[in-house]
Amino acid sequence: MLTLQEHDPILNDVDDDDGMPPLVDNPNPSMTFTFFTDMTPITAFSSDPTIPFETVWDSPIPPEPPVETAEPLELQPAYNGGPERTSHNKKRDASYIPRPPNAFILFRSSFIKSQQVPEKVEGNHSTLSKIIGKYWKTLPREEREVWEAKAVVAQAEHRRRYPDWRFRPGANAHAKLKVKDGPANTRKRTSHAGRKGRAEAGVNKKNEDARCTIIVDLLTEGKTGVDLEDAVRKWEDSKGDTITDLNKAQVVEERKGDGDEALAVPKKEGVICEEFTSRNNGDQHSNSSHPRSQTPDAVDNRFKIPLTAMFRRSLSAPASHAPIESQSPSPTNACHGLLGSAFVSISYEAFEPQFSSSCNSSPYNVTDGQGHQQYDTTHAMFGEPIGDLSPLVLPSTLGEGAPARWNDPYNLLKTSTGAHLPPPVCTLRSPLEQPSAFYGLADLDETNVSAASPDEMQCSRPYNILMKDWSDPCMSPYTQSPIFNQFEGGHTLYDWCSGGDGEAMFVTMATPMEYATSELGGVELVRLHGGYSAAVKY
DNA sequence: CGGAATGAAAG
DNA sequence: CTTTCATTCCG
Repeated sequence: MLTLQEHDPILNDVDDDDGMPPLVDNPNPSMTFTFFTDMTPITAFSSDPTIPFETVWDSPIPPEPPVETAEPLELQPAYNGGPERTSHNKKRDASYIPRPPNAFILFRSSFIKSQQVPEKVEGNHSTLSKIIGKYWKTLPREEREVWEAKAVVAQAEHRRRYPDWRFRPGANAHAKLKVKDGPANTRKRTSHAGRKGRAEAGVNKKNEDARCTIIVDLLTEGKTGVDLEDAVRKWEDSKGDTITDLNKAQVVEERKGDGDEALAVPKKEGVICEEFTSRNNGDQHSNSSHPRSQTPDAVDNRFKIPLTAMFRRSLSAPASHAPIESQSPSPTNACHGLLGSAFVSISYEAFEPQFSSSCNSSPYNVTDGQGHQQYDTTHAMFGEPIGDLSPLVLPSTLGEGAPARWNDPYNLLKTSTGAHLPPPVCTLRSPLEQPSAFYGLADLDETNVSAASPDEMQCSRPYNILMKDWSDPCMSPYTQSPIFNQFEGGHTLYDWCSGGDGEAMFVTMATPMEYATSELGGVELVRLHGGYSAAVKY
């Protein structure tokens, strides 16, 4: 007996490589840090809740079930991928906690639910997986990132709801008991039962693949529902008339092969995956600002970096053997060498904050209540270009790989009707202005800066945020935490810190950022720099 | 450290 | 069974 469940909290104490259960562990929300003396207090903007981007950012979390589950959950159970809901739970008791869905799973679920591919066209879920998998690869990066963002939110909800849960592969694999026999079940999952009908199976498979490819092509053309059904039928008819199935399959294969660059099919834009809610969209959206991935199989390197890596506390945090105090006391470059390998050579010298008392009109005025100087952060930010090496600027160096329209990231500015929301509240004029994709988690409520003076500021640590888009392929992913404060009634993005495990904490740089928040199903979305961050409210 | 294995949805 | 992705397992 004793089937170990993945969420068995007992096991949480053991088998921790880095001493920190990723994802699961309830990141200590009240960790305190000491800031460098030269930290630049930057006041950004208070939130503007009027911006309704919740209209486009649907919660990846399924709606609540009718209250009846008497779950020992005082918290609002926003994530409902949990026990006793899916029909897939088969042999699992009600207490089983499923894994949080990843971006693809969310996409797949939504895709299927939307009935884009009618049952009549394809009802087999294995085949559907193939189709959706192919289709997924053709999605424009922006669209995929929407789903990745949803996955981040779903994961956060999952973590909030099941703080002690840990993924334990095989812990509850019932069929595991017979491993003794031998390497029998060592076979790869993908291996098929090779038999006599090899050739025939091969043909069938080719046909099925061809059909999948056709369907995917049609989908990218914008065909869904009945249109898709008709088109598929038409294709099937024509293929039956002209050439043999096998030949057709080969044709398709070739086409797929040489179409390496531009899938041979005119790709429709963004319309399709927008939650799959707008099935009407007759198309006419020939806007190509979000091109699909041109090489579906040559995935953008940035996708290789798991978004959820942001939950790893040690990602950018050097070991605790690097006491800040032992570093250079120079206030202007105190962070040199502490920023992790990716940034060792970056100089922030020019970024020294300038004190000024003549910036009365600056929105960045900050009084510390003790008559200390005010930081003219405007000057600090714009006076001396700090160069493109700033983490927040990196996207601008990405050149061609960068999305065409940074200010409309990932279709999130679109309303459900396709109309665009107004641009960010304010525009910053600096190299830092270059928006990026900010998906991450921040705990706005827990943050509490209590500083008598900038010299000794304490701040609780929000959850890490991964500045995804400046994780250049050549650089390791890097986590940062936004430091929020509350000035004058509104949230203020105070600074960014990176790393930090309670013993070491590094301020990278002060960044004047504006942000607006909006709430959606208990999830607070934070817009930064025109990019987005999903912040979970606790 | 890196590849293998697991499992998330779904019927 | 089948997909991609995140995470853990294991040599």
